[in-house]
Amino acid sequence: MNKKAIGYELIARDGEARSGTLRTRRGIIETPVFMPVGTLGTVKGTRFEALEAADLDARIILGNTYHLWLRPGAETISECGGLHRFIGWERALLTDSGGFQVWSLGALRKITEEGTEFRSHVDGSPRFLSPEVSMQVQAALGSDISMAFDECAPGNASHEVARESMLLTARWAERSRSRFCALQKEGMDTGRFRIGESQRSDADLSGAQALFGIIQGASHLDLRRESLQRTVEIGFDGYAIGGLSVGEEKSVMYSVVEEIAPLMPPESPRYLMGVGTPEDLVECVARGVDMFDCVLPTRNGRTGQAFTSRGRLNIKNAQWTRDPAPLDEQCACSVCRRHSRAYLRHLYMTGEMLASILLTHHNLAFFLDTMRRVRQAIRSGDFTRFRREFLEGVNSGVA
RNA sequence: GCAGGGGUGGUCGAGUGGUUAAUGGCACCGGGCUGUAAACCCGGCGGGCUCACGCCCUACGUAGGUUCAAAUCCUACCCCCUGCA
Repeated sequence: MNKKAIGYELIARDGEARSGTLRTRRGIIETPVFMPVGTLGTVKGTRFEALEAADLDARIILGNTYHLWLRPGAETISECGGLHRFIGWERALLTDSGGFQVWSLGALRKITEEGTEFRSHVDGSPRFLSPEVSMQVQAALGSDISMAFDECAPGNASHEVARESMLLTARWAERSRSRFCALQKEGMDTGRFRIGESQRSDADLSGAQALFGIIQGASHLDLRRESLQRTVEIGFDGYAIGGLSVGEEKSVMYSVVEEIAPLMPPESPRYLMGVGTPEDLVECVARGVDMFDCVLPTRNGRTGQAFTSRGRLNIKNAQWTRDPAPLDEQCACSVCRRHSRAYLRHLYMTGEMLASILLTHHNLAFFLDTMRRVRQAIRSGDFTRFRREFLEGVNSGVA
């Protein structure tokens, strides 16, 4: 019997929205799920205890191949027992392949068929990242879900440019899969459970790392469909939509998701990479997506913006100077239970690091709780109403 | 008392006759952030009028003066700092 790396069981559907259970070698993840981003082996501004606490209860977080490869290096992490052991996190980890950095570090890299030449943003030294290198690094990190190495084209890429990029991504996907399988056979995956070790997920899983393929094609629906077909033909444990929220119109993002998500294999998890705002999450769940990640809750928290059930709140604004209310009256997180807007503003204005920590915590709580409520609504067949009321709320405006 | 140095917009501090409502930092006000080159970046920041180009006031300790023109030069006064008595 051929055991799989992950299991996905659908529990309920409501329109295109679906809710299920994603089982990994490091725990069970209820979907739809939001995955906090932990690029450098830390969800910035957050302790792991907080991520595990009941008001967050994050089941899976991200790490980044490119960044961890530069510092501290794959070998270092491997020698430290893999990324889980290195950072002290026993729940699930997903690593991005570095494909996004091909886009975001645009000025510092050159793309060839073979791979991508980067100039390190840390010290300027030349680095070469390819599907093979990315797979090797991700095996050394030992993440539970790894991502194929893709090329993320700009959101406004022309059909011609987007097609070339999509085809390159498809060839890289093939190479990613091939190298991934070899590395698994060679036992390079530091996150693998050995015989005799307790595995927290069910016994029908293989204990191996999972690999997701990524669909590209910018805003062109025909390319997106072709990319989906090519990616599914190669065969992955799950499928991701990449290359969105990279400068295109929001309506474009929604129409791509609306077109593609329902065509993705229903028996596999569907991951929309890098998205998004709370509204985006709900809207894309409604279009059939199961998994999300985004830096917004952490980055915007650090830079003074809170997400609430009544929209965004800029803690820097003078109007909160004496406001005794919590960030969000409807939020049950430990920050909202304890601290006022006035205090949080004071912390931010005085440059105290606790401001970033507390705002980050609240934002993560809001994102994760929103997904909890999304799951509940889908499972109780009440998603349509939830969606309407949620969007009304976030558009109503704070204060 | 004598000798030096100095008083500039919320604040610190440039500027030492004309393109100066006055560089810059900070503070303050506002905006942005979507697989993290981000505890970051961008804008505003004397007052009034105008949709806008722009116009008008008020300002460089105080009061006079020189000059076409003064934060910048001269005189007097007030205050602060340092040294000597």
